[in-house]
Amino acid sequence: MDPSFFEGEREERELPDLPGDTSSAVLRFAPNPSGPLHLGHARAAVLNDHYAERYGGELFLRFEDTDPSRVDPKAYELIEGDLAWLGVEPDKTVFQSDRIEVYHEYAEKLVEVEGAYVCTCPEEEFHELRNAAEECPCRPLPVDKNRERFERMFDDYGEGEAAVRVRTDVEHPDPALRDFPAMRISEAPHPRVDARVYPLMNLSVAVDDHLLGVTHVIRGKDHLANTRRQLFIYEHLGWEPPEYVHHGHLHVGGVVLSTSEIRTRIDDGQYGGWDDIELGTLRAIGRRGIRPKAVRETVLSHGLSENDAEFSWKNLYAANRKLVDDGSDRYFFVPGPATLRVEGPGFEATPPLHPDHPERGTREIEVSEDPVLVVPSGDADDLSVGDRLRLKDLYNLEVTSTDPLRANYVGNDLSILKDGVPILQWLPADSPETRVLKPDGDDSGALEPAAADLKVGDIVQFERYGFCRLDEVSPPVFCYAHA
RNA sequence: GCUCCGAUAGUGUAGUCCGGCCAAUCAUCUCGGCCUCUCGAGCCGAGGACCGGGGUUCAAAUCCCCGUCGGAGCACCA
Repeated sequence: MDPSFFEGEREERELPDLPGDTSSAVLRFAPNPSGPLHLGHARAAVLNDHYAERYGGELFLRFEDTDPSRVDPKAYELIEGDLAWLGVEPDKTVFQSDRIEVYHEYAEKLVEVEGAYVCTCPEEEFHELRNAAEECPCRPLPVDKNRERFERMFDDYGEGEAAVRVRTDVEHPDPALRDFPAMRISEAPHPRVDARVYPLMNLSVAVDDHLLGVTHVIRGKDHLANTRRQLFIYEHLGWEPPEYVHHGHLHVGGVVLSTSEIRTRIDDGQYGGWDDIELGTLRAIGRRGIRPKAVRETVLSHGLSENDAEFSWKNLYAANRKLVDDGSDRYFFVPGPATLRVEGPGFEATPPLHPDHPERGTREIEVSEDPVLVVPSGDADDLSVGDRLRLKDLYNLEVTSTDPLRANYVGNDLSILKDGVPILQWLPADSPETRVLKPDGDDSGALEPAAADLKVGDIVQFERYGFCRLDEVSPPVFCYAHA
């Protein structure tokens, strides 16, 4: 039986049902195409995908690219790639930039039903009035006048000179909900469309969610106020709103998540790209050998809870370790190699490729008589003259000198382990070199020759070191995942 | 300043809607033990939490109030 079957079952059982009618659920993931996805996005993406799958419903990918100044044309494909990696397969992809006229149409409708008006107040003046719970001079204007002003937005008014506002309640206790804007003019060029009158998110989102038949909206709780704003639009237009669920934020420590900040640092050369292993982008995480399923499980383990959560790398690593342990062959990697001269007989070590799977065979490491070996300098530093140690899968030694480090062969009896002697990984001194890229500082060292057959993307476990993914073949470079 | 949300072990989470079966779940984590060969896996054991104060009640993690702390919004961004 496939163990993932049970994991899938458990996933389903642990998450609560969505509110409302879920018999034909339609969900959506709606990113702004400004860059690739990171851990923070993964929560909404996976949650929506999970429920769409669970209810046999549909999932839309909707690019919310209605702010021309915040669109990176490359981001569309980056995001689609990230979703594919995550195993999120949208049934349909929608570009809001293709639908500008649709939003114009509904903005006009809002004006017609007096659910919105065109406001020409300077921004600051409007804000002052709003904060004072007073209506602006444009608000009481008749529909005729608004219709005319609406037309003028397309050919007369310039950027910042007019905006469509949704009529809510100027005395609403929450100032954030008082007559919010729904459409504006922007002269910035858009990579996909030729326009200058753009909807603001609350208009385009409400219109699309309704038109596309979205039944459940799962999004971050930073949209709590937007949900309430969108509800006003539903009411003005006489639409039935979807069910909303807001999840808390994921605080991801130790990495930079901000797309704009990453972008400038890439331009500075501080990061090698969107997949720089120091980053919290999905591409960076995948590059390190974290499986998408580990991300999914970890993200799903946070549930739908509205409280913010501290993202735990340890939990991610633990989930990934379970996923990759069985399939990862073992090899020796000696970081910071310290030379160890041995007096002893020649030998051929044959450690198993995987201790739990002897059937996979062994690696072979030839050791000459009186060999020159390397061991991790961190371990070498702990050694004193007279100490005994075990070179894993090779033989036992007794230290005769620490500077330089020398040791004599003292047999091959495994019972030495009963005495608690240290077990070290080791390699012939002439082994190939490799580098392991780690977020907190790279390691260089000796690589077991048998690892030469690995392909890019293979995940291995370097014994006593950790799980790593082969990133480049020659010269070999690995990325560190976790212990 | 105004408004909204949240608060269970180091971390995440279940339970909270419909109070009792919760001296509180599961995972991770930490510590110890086992294991003739990893600081991995596995097995065994241990540790660790209902933010504080009032109230309602026979009974409160669960309901109410106040407070504290944390987060978010008050953009012609999403």
